[in-house]
Amino acid sequence: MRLSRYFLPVLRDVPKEAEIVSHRLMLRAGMLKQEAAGLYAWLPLGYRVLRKIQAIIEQEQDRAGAHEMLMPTIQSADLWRESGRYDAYGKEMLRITDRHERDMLYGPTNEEMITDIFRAHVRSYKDLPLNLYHIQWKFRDEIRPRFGTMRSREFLMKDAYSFDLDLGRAREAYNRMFVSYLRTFYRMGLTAIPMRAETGPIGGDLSHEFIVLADTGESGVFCHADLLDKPIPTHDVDYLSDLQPIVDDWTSLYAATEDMIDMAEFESTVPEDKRIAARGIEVGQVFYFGTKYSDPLGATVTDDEGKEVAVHMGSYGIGLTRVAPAIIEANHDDDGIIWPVSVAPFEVALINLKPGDKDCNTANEGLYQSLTNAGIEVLYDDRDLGAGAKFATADLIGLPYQLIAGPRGLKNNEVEIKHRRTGERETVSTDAAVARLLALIEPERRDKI
RNA sequence: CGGAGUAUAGCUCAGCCUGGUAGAGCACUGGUUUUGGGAACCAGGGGUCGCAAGUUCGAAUCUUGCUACUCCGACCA
Repeated sequence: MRLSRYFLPVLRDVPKEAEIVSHRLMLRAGMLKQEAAGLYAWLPLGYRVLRKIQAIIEQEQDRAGAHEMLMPTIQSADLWRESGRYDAYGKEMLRITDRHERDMLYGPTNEEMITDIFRAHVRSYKDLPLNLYHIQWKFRDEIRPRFGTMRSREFLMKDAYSFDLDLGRAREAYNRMFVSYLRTFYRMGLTAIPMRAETGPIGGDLSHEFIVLADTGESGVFCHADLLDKPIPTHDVDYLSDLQPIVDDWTSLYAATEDMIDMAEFESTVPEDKRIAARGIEVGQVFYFGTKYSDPLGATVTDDEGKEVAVHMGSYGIGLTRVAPAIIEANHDDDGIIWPVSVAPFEVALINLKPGDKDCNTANEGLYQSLTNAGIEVLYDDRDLGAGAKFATADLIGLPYQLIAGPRGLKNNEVEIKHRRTGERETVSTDAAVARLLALIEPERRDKI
């Protein structure tokens, strides 16, 4: 992509409405534009990040045996009356009336609808287990939206729903999602720790929140330090096998949010030098809620004895529009964002230091083509601006590597690679630059781990 | 919903106290010179001062009402 033709409205000043660093950086880097309280437009650079996050989630969900679909944003109130939640949900639910005066709502979640789909088509235990998910915009009319897309009213969420014959099998479904979440967040460059959590208004008795430690996090969290560098299950993990040992391994070390913390247990099971008390951002949640919806909505299957039983369900959410700022909270410095390669909007910023110079242009155009041909996503800064402005933009938008090509180096057939995270610079020959970048980037894509 | 604040150019802000016909920096347009960390100079364009009512000869400025946005709290992927 040529920056001269791209839409990247970076801001030099800090927008006054933004308080926390991720919100400020998302606005300054031209990723977002606020349209109203808790409502944001995702500009091209931001949307690319959202798509990267989405792709990783889809790959890992599919791998774990879930099937992607898409449900509407608008739902009929009738379904919610059946489950009893139409009255219970309160003002957070945006209620809408259509032209025929029918009560509708903008979905804050989809348990009712997915259960309705299930009951319409599934009759036998032989069709289980089943896990269906979608990635769709939701709306919750928060009393006070804040922190940009970290807590917006409209938000993009992946929600998966599992259906099983009994608690034991539901637990297996839960475990599959648990393991897939470990991999999903790791691939995004996040260290997300599963913590015991309250099940909230949705109910249930088995639940973990996946928490990213960050000073700006909304919840207080307590955990064992060893959880921070625990190895993640690899891509060859067999989702058909018994995953309980992996889940047990992860849940054997103490980790709980402030709502669930048992101080006595925390202090007795975690050595003092391993105790972490910090703040965290919840990026995902898995929970089992049994027959809470299948009972009232009549989602039953016939078991192997010919008996009708309500299915045991679980649901598994990831807030995509929250993950993006969470990644920034965990990856930035004074100059701007530092994207992990796997979610970076582009992998390389190619910086042409002197667009007016014919030789310099020729060299840069060649590098641009070579990078593109090598399958590297490159944003080519071909704008007619001073070097300082280009460096500042590149640092701000946080592409993992900068390839800097100017007359001074090109005279000796040399270009410079800057590592955004470390600030490290290496000089390489023009011919070797693409291969060197590919060698750096390839493993960091985390798509084969 | 309770508490606190803000609203003036695309952005960040000054002007308001003490009323007199609107400013700066950045950004933008044209030109010249520049070019390895947000370049310099010259010349320009751009504002119903959030909205409405009131006081006044006169309101960005004072009064009242409304709206939007932000922060703290309760609530939440």
